[in-house]
Amino acid sequence: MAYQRSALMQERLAENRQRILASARQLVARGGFRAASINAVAEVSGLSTGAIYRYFPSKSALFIEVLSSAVRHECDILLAIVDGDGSAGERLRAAVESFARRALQGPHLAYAFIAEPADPEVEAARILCRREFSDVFKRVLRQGIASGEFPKQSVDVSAACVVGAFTEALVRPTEHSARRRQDKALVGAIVDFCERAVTGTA
Amino acid sequence: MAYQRSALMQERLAENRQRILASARQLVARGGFRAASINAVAEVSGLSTGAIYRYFPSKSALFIEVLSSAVRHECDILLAIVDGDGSAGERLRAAVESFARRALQGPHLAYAFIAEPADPEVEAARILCRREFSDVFKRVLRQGIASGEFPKQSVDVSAACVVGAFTEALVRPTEHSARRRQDKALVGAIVDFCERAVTGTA
DNA sequence: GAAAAAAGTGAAACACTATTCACTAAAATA
DNA sequence: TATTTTAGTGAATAGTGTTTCACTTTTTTC
Repeated sequence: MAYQRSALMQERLAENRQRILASARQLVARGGFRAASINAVAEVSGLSTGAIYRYFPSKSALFIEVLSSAVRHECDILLAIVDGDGSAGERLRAAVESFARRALQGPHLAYAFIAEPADPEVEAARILCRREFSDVFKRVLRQGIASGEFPKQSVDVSAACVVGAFTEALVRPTEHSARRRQDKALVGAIVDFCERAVTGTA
Repeated sequence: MAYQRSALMQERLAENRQRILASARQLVARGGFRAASINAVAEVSGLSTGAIYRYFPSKSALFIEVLSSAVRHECDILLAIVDGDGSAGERLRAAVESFARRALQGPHLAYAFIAEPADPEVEAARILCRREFSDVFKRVLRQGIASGEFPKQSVDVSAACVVGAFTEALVRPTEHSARRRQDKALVGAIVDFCERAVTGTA
């Protein structure tokens, strides 16, 4: 008598789950955590509030998944750059630039990675996310120091500073918004700053 | 018939006001905004919840005052260093070091300056606070660049990066906490990072 | 097609907290 | 001291947003 889901049904359920995640991500990207209530998620994804709880046990669980999947995606991109070709300095520049550029596309999402969320559970996930980012930068730093390209420095601290430097520099403009012209210059200045900080050369 | 407050009474009222502010600051410093409900503030300051509203029109107003007075105090300290003696590089190092050291004393308070608060009104105040901090650093940067001591760079971006770099590096340890031994090394590494970033010399 | 199981609904229950307000206590005036 | 004005109380109110649940609809099994 074991009930079995048809392939079609299974697919529809998976689709719903994805739609819920996508809706939540979209809401965070547009208006931050604040704008992403369960009701809003339900509305955007075309389901009822109750249905959300069939897919996720709680609001926290939903947003933890939103955050961590977004971060995994970003980290994959960064890792490809960091483990690519070129000198450590070149790869660092490329990684910072890529990260900064992408963050400017969805400033609120970037903000959510840094912002204190209401829920302590999500907070824990957020901390892990930042660690993942800085871990990527630690890789290049270690390589550059080992090869003598970078001066000796605390890899932990420098990686955290790099992440902090551009999140601060990027997130601040969130309020103004809509100044696409200056983006290029902003990204360039951030990249320069981080390069000097790490390489110690003007 | 105009009612006049006695000097004693006036003093007691001012004292209460200060006690409320101090209680709120203490609660934020210990447990972040999250722990600082009006009820908690009332309890700590030994007044009733209703009484708080005789001194401050709203929770937001209270916390805006807490934040801005704390920031003013920190900025005063930084300004004294920045406008003091020594080369631009020395003063920058001293300012970063002082800021980092003091932030380590009350990590949650430092966190509150960065964290997204629930209330948009407080958020606005928070943004101003960060700008005040970075304005202080802009001063040294301009001086150093003018004298040729620092290479050319975007003063706005570099100042934001400096603030971001050490807030990230400082705030992260908040979770662990209670590792006073490594503090000195941490502060040193942050100062080095910022110096390299700004001066471009290892 | 009827019975059983699961998915989906959305209004109501619940939790959390800022804010109010009818009231009491204290202080200033006369 | 009696009266008026202000300070202070804290339970009730109100707004917000998550979670539940009795119920309907859809899907699967026989």
